[in-house]
Formats: sequence, C-alpha cells, structure tokens
Amino acid sequence: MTVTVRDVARAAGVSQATAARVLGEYGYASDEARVRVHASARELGYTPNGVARALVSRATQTIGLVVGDIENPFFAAVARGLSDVVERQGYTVLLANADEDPERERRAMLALRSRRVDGMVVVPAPGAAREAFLDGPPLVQLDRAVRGAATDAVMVHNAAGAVSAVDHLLALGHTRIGMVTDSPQISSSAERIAGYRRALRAKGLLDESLISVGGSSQADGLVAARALLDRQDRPTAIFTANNFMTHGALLAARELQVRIPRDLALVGFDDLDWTTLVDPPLTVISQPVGDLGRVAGERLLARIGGEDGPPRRVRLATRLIVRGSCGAP
Amino acid sequence: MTVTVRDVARAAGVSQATAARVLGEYGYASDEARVRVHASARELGYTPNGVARALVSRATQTIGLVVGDIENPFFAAVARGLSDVVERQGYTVLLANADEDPERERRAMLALRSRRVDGMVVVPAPGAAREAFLDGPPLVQLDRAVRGAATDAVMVHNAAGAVSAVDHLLALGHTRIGMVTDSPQISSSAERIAGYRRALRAKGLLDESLISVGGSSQADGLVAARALLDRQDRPTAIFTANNFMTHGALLAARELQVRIPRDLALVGFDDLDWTTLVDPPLTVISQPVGDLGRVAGERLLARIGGEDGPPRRVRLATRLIVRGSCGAP
DNA sequence: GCCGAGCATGATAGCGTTCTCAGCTTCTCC
DNA sequence: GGAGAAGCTGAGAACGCTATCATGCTCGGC
Repeated sequence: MTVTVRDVARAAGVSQATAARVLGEYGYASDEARVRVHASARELGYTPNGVARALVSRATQTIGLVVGDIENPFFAAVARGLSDVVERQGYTVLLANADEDPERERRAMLALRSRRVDGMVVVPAPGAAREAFLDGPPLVQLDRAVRGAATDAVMVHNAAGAVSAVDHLLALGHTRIGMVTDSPQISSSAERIAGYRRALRAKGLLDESLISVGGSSQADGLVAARALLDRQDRPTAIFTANNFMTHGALLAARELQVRIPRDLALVGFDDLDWTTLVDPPLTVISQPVGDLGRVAGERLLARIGGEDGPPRRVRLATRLIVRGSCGAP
Repeated sequence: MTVTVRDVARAAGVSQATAARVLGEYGYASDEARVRVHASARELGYTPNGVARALVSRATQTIGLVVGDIENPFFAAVARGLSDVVERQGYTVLLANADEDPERERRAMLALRSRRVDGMVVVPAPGAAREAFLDGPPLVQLDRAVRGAATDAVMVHNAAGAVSAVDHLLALGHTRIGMVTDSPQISSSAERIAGYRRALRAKGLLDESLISVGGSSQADGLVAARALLDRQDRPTAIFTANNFMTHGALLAARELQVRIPRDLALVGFDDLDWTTLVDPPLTVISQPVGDLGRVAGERLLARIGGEDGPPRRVRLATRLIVRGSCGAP
C-alpha cells in the first residue's frame, strides 16, 4: 500500500525519474525500461498516490455535491445523473448532506473546498447567503438559484410546470384550487408559487388563503395539507409542489377521509416510483431528474475544462403526466 | 484560494513555521504572534490545503462508499446513516456506484484507493472476487459478505427475517408460498432463501419450483413475479426478498388482475415510504436501514482509529410489520 | 571524422503541509 | 548570580508525485 514510485524504480533498477516517466506516460523511456518498470510495478502492487499527484497537479479529480438529504429520491436521482457523467471522465463525487440548513451547507462547502474539489454542484439551502457562492472553485447551482450568486445553474421550468398543473385542473372545471408548497425561500418553490398564481389570476380565481406552506418533509406536508382540507370551504383540487408535499397530502386526505379523485383532485410536482402504485395513480408534473444531474455535471466539467464567459442558466422542461388523480369537481 | 501558510506568515511578519504552528494549533507561539497570524489568515482568506495536509499526515479524512446504485432507497438510507456518523468526526464520504457489477466495483474501489480514502464501506456486487477485499485500507462490508473476505461486516438477520415472513404466512393458513428473490450470489439473498426454505421445510411444504429469481430492478421483479402468478397452480402467498421484487410483484399482480390480499398475500423484505400508501398497505419485514449505515460507520471509524482484532460481524434485527397485504387463503 | 538531432537517463526543484531541532531569550529558584 | 527550565522562533526535512534540465549516448549525413 505504501509502495511508491521510488520503490518501483529501485526494484526495476532505474532512477525514480525514469520510473515516474513510464508510469506517468510522459517523456522518453526505452522499451526495456518500460517493461521492467511495469513489471515491478505490477509485482509490488503499486497504486499511484492520488494525494501526491493532486498536490502537484493542482487537480483532485474530485467534484463535490451538496444536497439537502441524499435520502430524498429527487436528490438521489440527481446524484446518480451527476456521478454517471463525471465518473466517465475519471472524477469521483464527494457527497455532503446539508439538511436544508444554510449553516450546515456552509460548513459542507468549506469541507469540500479544503479538500480541494475541482468543482462543486450545490442545491442551495433556503436562506443560503450569496457570499458563500462567490469565490472558490467552479460551482453550479442545481434546482434552485440564490439571488445574486452569479454562477452557472441548472433548473427546470418551474413556473411553466406549475402553470400546466393548474391549467390541467382548471380545464377539468375546478375553480377552488389549493397549493401545498415548500418554503418560498427556495427559488424553485417561489417559481412554482408564481406559476400557480399567474395561472389562477388569469381566470380571476386566485385566493391567497389557499396557499399552504409546508416544508421539506412528509410531516410538514401532512400538516400543511390538513390545514387546507380541514376548512369548511376546502378546495376541490390541490397542487402539491414537491414529492414530500404530495406524500403528505395523500396522508391528510386519508386521515380526513377525503377521497381522491371523487372529493379532491391532486396534481403533484415531481414523479416518483410509487406514483403509479397508489390508487388512483397520481397525475404529476414530471421533472427530468437524472438530466438535471447530468447537465449540471456537463456544465461543471466544461468550466473545469476552462470554459469562460458569463454564468449560464439552463432550464429543463417538465412534463404533465395525466393519470387518475384528477376528477372533475 | 491559493493563499498558503507561507503567504499568511509573510503578511504576519513571522516565519512559515510559526504561522503553521498557530494555524495548526501545536507547539509554542506567543500571544502576539497568534493574534497577528490569525488576523492575516482571516484577511487573506486562508483555507488550509487538505491535499497537502493529507500527504504528510497520511490521512485524507475521507471515507469511500461503494453501493450498487444510490437511487435505490435502501442504499440512499445507508449512505445517509453512514455520512451522519462519519461527518460528525470530520470525515467526508466519497461516493461510487457499481451497478451491481463486480468489474465496475473493482474499478470504483481502485479509484477510491488511489484517492487514499482512510477506509471504505462496500456493498459487494454479486460475484465480487474476494481478492479485492484483502488488502488496502480498513474496509467494512455492508448488507452482504463475500465468501473468504475476512473483513468487518454489518448485516441484518436475513434468515430470521425470512423465517418470520414465511411463518406469518403459514400462521394465516397459507400452504403454497412462493418467493421472488434477487440472485443467490448475493449473500443476503441467499440467506433469505435459506430462511424461506427452512421455514417451509419444517412444515413439509417446501416446493423449490416456487422460488423465482429476479434481480435488482423492478423489471426483473415483474418478470419473476409474473412467472409465479401465471401458473395454473399459482401460490396463494408470495414473499418478495427486496424492494424491487416487491414493486415488481405489485405490478405483476395488477397486470394479471390478481387482487391483494383476496387472491394473493404478500410480504416484502425492506420497508419503504410508499408501503403505507398503497392499497392495501403492505406487510413487510422492515430493516433498520439507517442503522446499517451508522453501525458500519462506527465499525470503520474504530478500525481507522487503530482497533485491532479479528473481523467482526454485526447482525441487526429485522422486524415484521403487519399491515394489510396478507389475507387468509 | 565531425556535428547536430534525437533518444534515454538521473538530478533536482517544487507542490503546501506537518513536525523535529537547534538556538535564543526570558523566567524561576536556590 | 548562575543554572536550569520554559517559552518562542526559524531553518529545514520529509510526504510522493510531476516536470524541467543537463548530461550523456547513439545515430545519420556530409
């Protein structure tokens, strides 16, 4: 494990420099030296020391990923897409969970920075300070963008997605449409709220009291959905702005014995494995989750590769998938 | 970003050694020097270079995690538990997906090794060669154990879990109980199969033809479950050995219009978010997924800390959670 | 036979830390 | 007052690699 180039060189009877040259595949080396060095490298079980290499080459071949919680399927899918892309180029992903907490996020970014990642992909926590994104290695924000943090960012068309969800419900004849959302401090949530508002205002049907703010857990979703369903004049339809809110709304509906789609129509943002398994199968706004990670990885690799120019914002399209959770009112 | 101890020293008007001492908090330094160094460190925005530190200290404060696919909720939960434990001690997790392929796994482990992780947690791919686990940094196997790879390992009581699943079905009066499992090359699957066999053999009810081997995806599960449900003499109950098999079995039952629990009882190994959301809610053998990761992390940290002694195998208990998917035949 | 080009090699200088050492100053205590 | 301890400092040696350079050597060409 601690066999170094020097050891290999000694065993092969050449100088450290020559061994390094054949191992590192640069400069000249005779065929004989090449063979001997490779032989003793194999024999001794030489593994290049990436740490030493990183120190001199100033590149760790490592990229950092900061997400709220890897257990969230959305983040997991993003992580997968990202690592697929970067691993193909010889990079490895350093993972950090920030639990949607700006302070933990700051510390995570610091840890990644001191490990000298070549770049990082961050899903900013609500309330993250823009300062954290200003210097340091190339960084791309994902899913959300912090105001004033002028970095590359990869997101979906949140407002348009929300509009398509609400329009779908409007087309079915719903006029009282509620929304259960994560904090508007999260830019993607804010955009979804904006889309919801826009679609309803266009019809003169916007009722601010029907917006219920939850958080980033099922429990939050349950509470926020319950608040809506508990009302005398409860909405006939609900748009849930992330998968936890969707899950929570399902729980609330069951608890209050509100039947879907008979008593309540439901459209969720983000598709999941189980949305086709429940009864009725859920109508959703599906996001290209793997692509988010992949595109973020490509952006980042381009920047690491020296791409210059102003920050780029990439928006990916969402897609309405109509299944069975939206009856007419 | 490239401000080094030397730069800080220069700015503070002390030698590199003194600056290093105050920054690294070791050895002597006068209060005055301390203040001046800290001041210029802050002013210049000094971030210690972990790479250089790792080179000399021979510790990267990084631990590797190799899983099949981080999108699998089981692995995601493990990753979360692991990173919670190790991050608390200042470690960061390097993530690699091996897609249940031994060759990709080998490469991933090599990549982690050359990055000089201080230790690694591996969920071995089916068919992994024991050689890969023999040398290198401290390693703990998780969920599965490769034959002949004498490392620490953290697993659940797979056989006992399977027995409790089958016993539950037997107690309800089922006599034809099928199993849909992942490859027996995976030790946890093999153990679950063994438990299934043992429980049925005890009653003289074992029918080998009712074991259907799938794989590590829903699609595999669907095919394997369909094979069982398509038979004339189809079983009245099925035990699915991982979450993909459970999902696939649900799909197959729907496709063939087999009603649960009326026409078919179902017990799944591994609990998931959505198991209470489907109708009927699923009876499952729940695994302490987060604990698996946490315990693996603790084991690993202990070894990194120098703990000596023979490989330790830790087994965590599973728990039967009775919900609504198992009627009497 | 001589020269320059091309090949092959070893010495050696970093990269940014940690950490040991020797040297110097300042105290403390008898 | 002097010895010894304690406090403080800078020089410099690793860590294992990349990469440059100078030095030989072997050729081919004239």
